[in-house]
Formats: sequence, C-alpha cells, structure tokens
Amino acid sequence: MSEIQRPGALYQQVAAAIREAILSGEFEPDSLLPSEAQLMARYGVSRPTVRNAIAALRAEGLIDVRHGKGSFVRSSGQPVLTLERGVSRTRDGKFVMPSGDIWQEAEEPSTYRTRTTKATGRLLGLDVEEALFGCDRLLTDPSTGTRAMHRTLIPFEVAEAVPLLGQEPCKPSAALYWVLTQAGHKLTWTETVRARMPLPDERTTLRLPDATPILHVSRIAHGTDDRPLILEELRFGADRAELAYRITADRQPAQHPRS
Amino acid sequence: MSEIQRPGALYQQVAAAIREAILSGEFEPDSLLPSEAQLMARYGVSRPTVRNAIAALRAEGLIDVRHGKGSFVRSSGQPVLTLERGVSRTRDGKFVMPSGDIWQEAEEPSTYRTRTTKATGRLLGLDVEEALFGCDRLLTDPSTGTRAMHRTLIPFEVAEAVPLLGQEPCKPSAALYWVLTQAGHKLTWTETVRARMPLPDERTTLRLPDATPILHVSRIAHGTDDRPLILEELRFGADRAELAYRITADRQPAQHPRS
DNA sequence: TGACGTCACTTGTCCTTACGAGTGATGACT
DNA sequence: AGTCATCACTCGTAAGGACAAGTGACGTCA
Repeated sequence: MSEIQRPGALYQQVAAAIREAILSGEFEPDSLLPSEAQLMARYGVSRPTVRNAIAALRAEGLIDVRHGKGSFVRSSGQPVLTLERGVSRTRDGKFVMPSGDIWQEAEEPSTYRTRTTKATGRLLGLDVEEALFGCDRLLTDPSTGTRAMHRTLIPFEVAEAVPLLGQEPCKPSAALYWVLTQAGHKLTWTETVRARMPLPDERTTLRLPDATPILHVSRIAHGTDDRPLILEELRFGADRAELAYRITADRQPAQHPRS
Repeated sequence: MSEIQRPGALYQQVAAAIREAILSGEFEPDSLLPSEAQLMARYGVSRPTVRNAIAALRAEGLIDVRHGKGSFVRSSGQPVLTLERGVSRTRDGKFVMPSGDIWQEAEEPSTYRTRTTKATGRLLGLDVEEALFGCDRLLTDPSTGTRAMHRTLIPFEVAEAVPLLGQEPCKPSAALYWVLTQAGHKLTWTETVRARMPLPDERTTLRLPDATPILHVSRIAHGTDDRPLILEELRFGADRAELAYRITADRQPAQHPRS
C-alpha cells in the first residue's frame, strides 16, 4: 500500500519503512514480520529487493531471520549480565583483586607456549619475539548462558620469578593475582576495551547472532617495579553482557602510587 | 582455478577462500582484491554468488568496497585514539575529576528538556517520567578526526539544588563535576560499557565504515548522599577509539552497594 | 491413539539479464 | 599545452526464474 519515494535505492526505501515501523513500535519485539512474499506485494517490488532490504536490517541488528519461519523483531533487550571490573576483596577480607570471576569452565583449557605478537607485545610493552606462557579457556555463566573466551599470557621471565604462575597459568585470575601479591607485588592494572565484529570462529564458539559485536577487554597487570606481569584477554558477545567500572574520585591516586 | 567443495553454500566457500587469503597475508592490507568479474571466472560462479560472498566479508569488517574502484582489504589497524577514563586532577592539583576531555565541539550543542526513558531511568535509578535537562553535543578529536556523540542528562531536582548545572548543562563534564564538588558533593561514578551496531543516523553523523560497532559508555555520577546526579553518555565508532581504565588495587574500597 | 507422510508455507541458494552510476585513463579537439 | 568528451572498467540496483531446505500443521493409516 504505502508507496515510497524518498531517499535513494528502492531497497533502502523498503528497509527504511520497515525500520520505522519497528522503531515506532508498530511491530512489537519478538513479533513476526510479514513474509518476503507479503513484502513484495506490499511494496510492489521483486524478491531480491525485499531480501536486500531485509539484509540491511539484519546488518543493523534490528531483526533475526529464521530459516523456514520468518523474520522476527529482535528484542533489543539490554545485556543481562553486568561484569563488574572494579576491585573486590576475597571472602576473608584480606586481599584485593580484580573482580569478575563469575565464570565457569565450559571446556578443558588448553595450555601452550607462544611468543609475543605485534598486538600482545604492544600491550605488554615487550620486545617482539619474547617467549610467553599462554592459556586459552572457554567460559560460561550458567545462569544466563553467556559464553566468553579467555586468554592468559605470562612472560617466561615472570613465570621463572614466580614459579607457581608458570606451573598453572590456567587458574582463574583471582588465584594468579593472589600468587603475585604473595610474591610481594603491589598490583596496578589497566584495562583496555575495544569492540569489533567477530571472526567466523568467534561467531560459532560464542554462539553469536547476526550483527553482534564482540567486546574485547585486555587487562594488563603491572607489579611494584612497573614491569608487566600478566596479560589477560576476555572476549564475549556484546548482546548478552556489559562492563561496569566503579570509580571513586577521592580514593584514587592522581598520577601514580604515592605510598 | 581453485575448485572448492567443503563446507556449505557456494558463496560461503568463496568467502572462506578469500577470507583465508586475507588472513594469511596473501592479500596485503589496503590492497585491491580481484574484481567481481575476475572472481566469477576464478571460482566459476555467477555474480550474485560472488557478491554474496563479498557481502559476508563486508559484514565481518574484513574488506571495504568502493563504488567504481573495487574491494580493498581493510587495514585492521588498532584504534588510534585511547580514551583514558580514569581520574585525573585539574592543573592546580586541587580537584579530582573524570578525565577524557580531549574533545572539541564540532557543532552547536542542542539543549532541551525531556523525561526519563526506560533505559535512562534504569541507569539513573529514577522512576519513569522524571523530568530532565538534556544536552546533545557532537564532538571531535581534531588530531585523529574521530567523532563522538555526547549527551548530558541532569534531573530537574539536581539542577534546582545546584543552579549552575541547569543553566549550562552543555559545559564539558569537567566543569560540571567541578560545580558539583563545589556544592559539597564527594563524587563516585560508575561507567557502563556496551557495544552494538549503529543505527543509520549514528552511522552518518559518526561517519562510520561498514561493519563498525559503536562503543557506548554511560557514566553516572553519584553524590555524597548516594543520589544520582548526572548521566553522561558517549558514543563513538570502535574503529578509531578504545577505552582505558587504570585501576590500583590497594586504594579502592572493598565493596559497594549493588544497584 | 499414535506414528508418519504429505503439503503448504517459509527462507536459502543460485542462475541469467539488464541497466545505472562512480572512476580513471585515453585521446581528440581547442 | 590544456580541456573535455569518450570509453572501459569498476560496483550498485533491480527484475525474473528455478530449486533446495527448514518448519509446522493437517490428515491418513496402522
């Protein structure tokens, strides 16, 4: 019925019309959109044009298409899982460490030895081709079904100085940080947050829907002597989880540790 | 030449072949890929199939296509701009505030009055339909050309108690936080980080390439009485900028009331 | 009643054809 | 030499047809 004329290509006009209908609430979340055939009739266009419009909306993350069933308005629900990335104490209250260890292991971790790449070397501030211990784990949060990929990288140099680290680089981060503190380090860490589209293998292992970016957190911990000790990387779909940083102004040092 | 057979659909096989060639470095970043016609000949498929494969690679953010020129391997460069979201002092060293005010105004800010939506209400912990001062600004970092959308929301209640706020809600955040501190508040804030695909208007105003997610930071500041004072939202393309949080373990309070 | 095959409906894949539109080089004309 | 039309190449858009594959309901048959 609604003849459209405005912006540019036909399929963009169709996409715009559907998008508007979705955003205005005419189509409720999780509801079924008209089928391709119906849209063809509705706008008087061919099937490729309709499919092109639908592809655009998929790329925007507005709809989900299920083979044999139809297109559904994606329930734009906010993330259900909030990862608190501040600090928290252990139960005995004696020790401060990075929080966020809600995860459970979904698969056997795989340990390996590797070398710094351009990206990891940049973060660690190391020369290229430095040797590292590595451990990759696939984590889940059972209560929400969220999945995440976790990687721990420890320079050989550090592992030699703190043997417990190299022996079990797959321990949850809290344990590793505890070991480091026991070894006399006062920890400071920096988290770098990036977002990007997933590679195909990340899409499958994280079970990501269409048009779902990945949040990629790199946490690098420095010790007392300002040397990088551990690099942790966490990757997860941005549809399910979000990050939270709690910052208290009057407690934070201005530039760097004073005491 | 290279006949392919493996996984599923033809176009996926073509996409996989090209993807592999890119990731293995056979095609250098910024280099020109074979044209659609060449790919048709190379893999013995029709143009829609080739275009479908190319569309998949675009959605992954692996390539950029320029009308009339061809497809180019996207230089997967890391973000060039790091937003330090910790705390920093003013020049006189007297006051601690959120850092990150490197931005310049790209357009006239627009002030308005609005009400809490479901999303903002949730963050502010307010009942729905509460009245707010709002200000939207378009910011740029001239040195890198990065653009960002910024929004400030201040509840009426707060603006009345601290009149300077409501009068000029468009001041950079540092100024607002300074005013609040002068009014006797000790500030604590929480930043929530999410990522999602941009809406069309965000794509255009932020000048985002294909398959580029948005990083969406919501900073909500609480005062001495634990009441929400200001909600700031910052949105920018994840291709250019990243976030950095510096955390020092032995200075941070142990725990905090969960919202 | 229960199991199963069929059918109608959906989206997925693939092909062919045609033309529009942006880009850059070539070459003719001034 | 400089200007500009033309042309060949690129990707973008749109239509048409055909068949495969997933889904669910309906009806038949044991």
